[in-house]
Amino acid sequence: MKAQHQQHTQDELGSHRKLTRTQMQNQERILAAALTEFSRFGFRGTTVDQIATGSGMSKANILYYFRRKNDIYLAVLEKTLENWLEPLQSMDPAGDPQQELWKYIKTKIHLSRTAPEASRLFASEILQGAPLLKPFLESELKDVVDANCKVLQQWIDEGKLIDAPPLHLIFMIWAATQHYADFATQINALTRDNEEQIFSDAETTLKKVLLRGMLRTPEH
Amino acid sequence: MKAQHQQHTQDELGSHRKLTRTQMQNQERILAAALTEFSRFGFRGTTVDQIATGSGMSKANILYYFRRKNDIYLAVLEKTLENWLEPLQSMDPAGDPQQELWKYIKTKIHLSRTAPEASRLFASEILQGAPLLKPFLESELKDVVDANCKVLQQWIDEGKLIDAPPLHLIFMIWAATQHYADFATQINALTRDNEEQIFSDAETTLKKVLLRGMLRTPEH
DNA sequence: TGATTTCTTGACCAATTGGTTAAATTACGA
DNA sequence: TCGTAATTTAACCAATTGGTCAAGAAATCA
Repeated sequence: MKAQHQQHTQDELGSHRKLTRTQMQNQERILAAALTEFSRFGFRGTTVDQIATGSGMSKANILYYFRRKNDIYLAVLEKTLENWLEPLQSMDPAGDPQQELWKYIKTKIHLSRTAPEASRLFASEILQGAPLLKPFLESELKDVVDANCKVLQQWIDEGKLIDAPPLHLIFMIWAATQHYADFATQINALTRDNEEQIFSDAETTLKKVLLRGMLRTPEH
Repeated sequence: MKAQHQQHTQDELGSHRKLTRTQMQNQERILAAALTEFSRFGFRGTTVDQIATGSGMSKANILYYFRRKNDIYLAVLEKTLENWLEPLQSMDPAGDPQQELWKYIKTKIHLSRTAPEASRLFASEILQGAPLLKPFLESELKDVVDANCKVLQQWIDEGKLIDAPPLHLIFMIWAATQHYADFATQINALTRDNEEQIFSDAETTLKKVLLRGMLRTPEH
């Protein structure tokens, strides 16, 4: 019985023993509920009981699958990161700046719409000073960003983009797109448009302003 | 002694009895420390003890000035709101759009630099679903925003601004400027520029992109 | 089917947390 | 300077919270 528990411990995040169906299902449920809570209340503001209630399981059972609250948070962060980093991959330096930029922006908006909780989870982590995410920010994320900056800088050098610090151009895109996820509550308090309308307007507005503001179009 | 306590209770937020010097000083200290904690960890994630430590007072003394943790949070929100709403006042419809817009943006950037914790406090509240701020968002803030939208719409009608939903233009300005406060941790993980440099770059970038993107300049 | 492993939870525990109280200390006006 | 009101805190309390454990229920497998 002790041995069994030991083994389970190892499984949690590290080793790659095959998981039973129940294990996978329940972990999914837990992580889904945890994402909802953590993205609203942050790590400290979320209780294991909230996650239990949210997932319809007992607290003890939650802690059977993840031994510590910290482990749940870690697992949620890790899982969410995957989906998040992927669309941020480098733009194609050989492609058309207008198209590449628009593709990037559109992807980010789409992410804000389909995965707002993920966006809020990171916002919450970063507000807290990114205690767990900092290493990631400084390594993986930085690499991706550096690559994107290089591409933008090349376009600037080629006279295709306005002359501005590429990093801040990226910040502006991130900010403008994530706003629709992170500040959804505020937006909903300020307009009665439905989600459909909001994101439709967001897309056209961001397209107009950002592309118009960033691209250097000789003929205009 | 009971009467004294009763009186003190009334003072907390409502009545306008004159406060002693110590009262004002200590309330300041408490609110300052509370802002720091709440803006990082949100309401639920912050403990009264943290605020006590942060302000160098005993927990019991904190609760002498504010009877409940909730009261502290409320007081911080209220106090912070004042500084926040003021610079968002209406732009002058008779003024030059370029100048008015730039003034607005510059003010918001300045706010992000000088009062980042205030920005983060609101971000945190809104992430949590704005349980306390919602009434404010739907009334005072909405009024200010509506007024600004009207001005922007007029400029659009006059052909001075691109045709886009004014609300979303405002969102973009808010997002791009507040990003430098709310995501400071992330920004600091991605660049080694000092604050001076970051905000200088932010200003020029936002000026270029946003004005360029939003203004309709016939001669260009 | 029977044995074994996995899953689930009620009961429990210790630490933390929001909040109270009584008593001591300090500030201050007459 | 004295007395009163304001300030401060140690000690305490009840509720909440993260986490454990033993024992029962369900699934799995030989």
